[in-house]
Amino acid sequence: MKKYRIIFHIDLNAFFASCEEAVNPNLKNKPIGIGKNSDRGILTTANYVARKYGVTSAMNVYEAKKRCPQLLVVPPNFALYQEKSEQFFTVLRSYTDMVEPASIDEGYLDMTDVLEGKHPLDVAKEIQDRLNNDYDLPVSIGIAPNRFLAKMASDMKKPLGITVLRKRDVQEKLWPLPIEAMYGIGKKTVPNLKLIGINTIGDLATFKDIQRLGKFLGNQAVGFKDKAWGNASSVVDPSKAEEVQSVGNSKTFEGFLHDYDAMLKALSALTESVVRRLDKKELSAKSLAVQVRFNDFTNRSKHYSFEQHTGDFDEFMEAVEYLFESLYEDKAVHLLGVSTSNLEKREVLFRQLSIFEAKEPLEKQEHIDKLLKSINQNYDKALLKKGIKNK
DNA sequence: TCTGGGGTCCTAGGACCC
DNA sequence: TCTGGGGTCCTAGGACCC
Repeated sequence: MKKYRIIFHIDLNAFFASCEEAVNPNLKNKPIGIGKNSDRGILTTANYVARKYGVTSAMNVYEAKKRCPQLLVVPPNFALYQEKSEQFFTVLRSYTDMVEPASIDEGYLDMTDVLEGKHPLDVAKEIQDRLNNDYDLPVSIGIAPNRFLAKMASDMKKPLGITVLRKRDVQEKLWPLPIEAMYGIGKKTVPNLKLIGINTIGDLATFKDIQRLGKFLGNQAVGFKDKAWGNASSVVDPSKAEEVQSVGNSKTFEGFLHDYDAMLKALSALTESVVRRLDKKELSAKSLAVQVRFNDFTNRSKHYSFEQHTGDFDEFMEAVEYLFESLYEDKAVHLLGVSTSNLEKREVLFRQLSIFEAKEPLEKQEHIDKLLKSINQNYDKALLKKGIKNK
């Protein structure tokens, strides 16, 4: 008999707002939104009190205040959210090592081998209570045999819901949902699917013409159809947490930028912030991309590959200036972004460096110089020396 | 209501190799 | 002479998610 895995998807409810309420209990029972308090700003999150008035995340502040005049707009405090997120994952990891963070406020757990005969619902309730009582973090939990169903399930009851979605429940509980509720189907795809008569997840499941479906969903057509039947991967990969793919910063300019020098200055500030974050994560990057959004909302991006991994501001800026020069058009700029990818832990680069030991002295020195430049000076300098000595 | 900032993954087309 | 196919890697751009 095939054994189903038991996957939990745990989702923090109105996470940023919950964090603010946790440190400032006065805010509880009041409508709050997280965002910059200006008419043109948008809310990243609204708590459930505010949602009753029709305030949603991604809504702009002006509109939100129209719907809920007494709304309190709280500026975001990302350091706090980071800290609470770490607490959240620490609690999850106290139940199983098989935890895969999906974002700052949600994670997948493979609970199959740790239940020890306990009922999944009871364990879920325990996790939920603990997070809510000890950390002021309300969560919704979805329990299912795979990731997709668990994710859909955690969405069905919010806040503080626990929902079990078995494969045999799919027709009754999943199929009636509108197609836009399906994870992975976004606002560009929805109109196309409706055009061919797919309005619900059930419609997708029973759609016969896979060729035609492929026109809109590409290679993922079969995968989406499988999911609509409740078939999806149940692999929870804890190592994914460490494998950051990119580190970048971007900024939208409310008044637009018109001046080339101002743009470069902004890019320099963004690059500085990227360097700081790479330092903190002890990562170096081999690729860098610059993104520009013009006032007509067209996006352009360009990409540069370094000869070797680096975390050096000057090297980054050289690339940024080079890329931006070729992206620049004589148009006002709405957004600028700098993003690094192809990342590697500096520690790993050091290990590669000691392998390099065998090569020519001159070449080696150049290599070391470059690396040194690109790597945190003090702490890493010591490490480097040690690495060479040990060789 | 014309709107943030952090990401991930996918795809099409070109370069290049065998 | 004017013609194959497959594979991989890279880049730009887009869709999607929280």
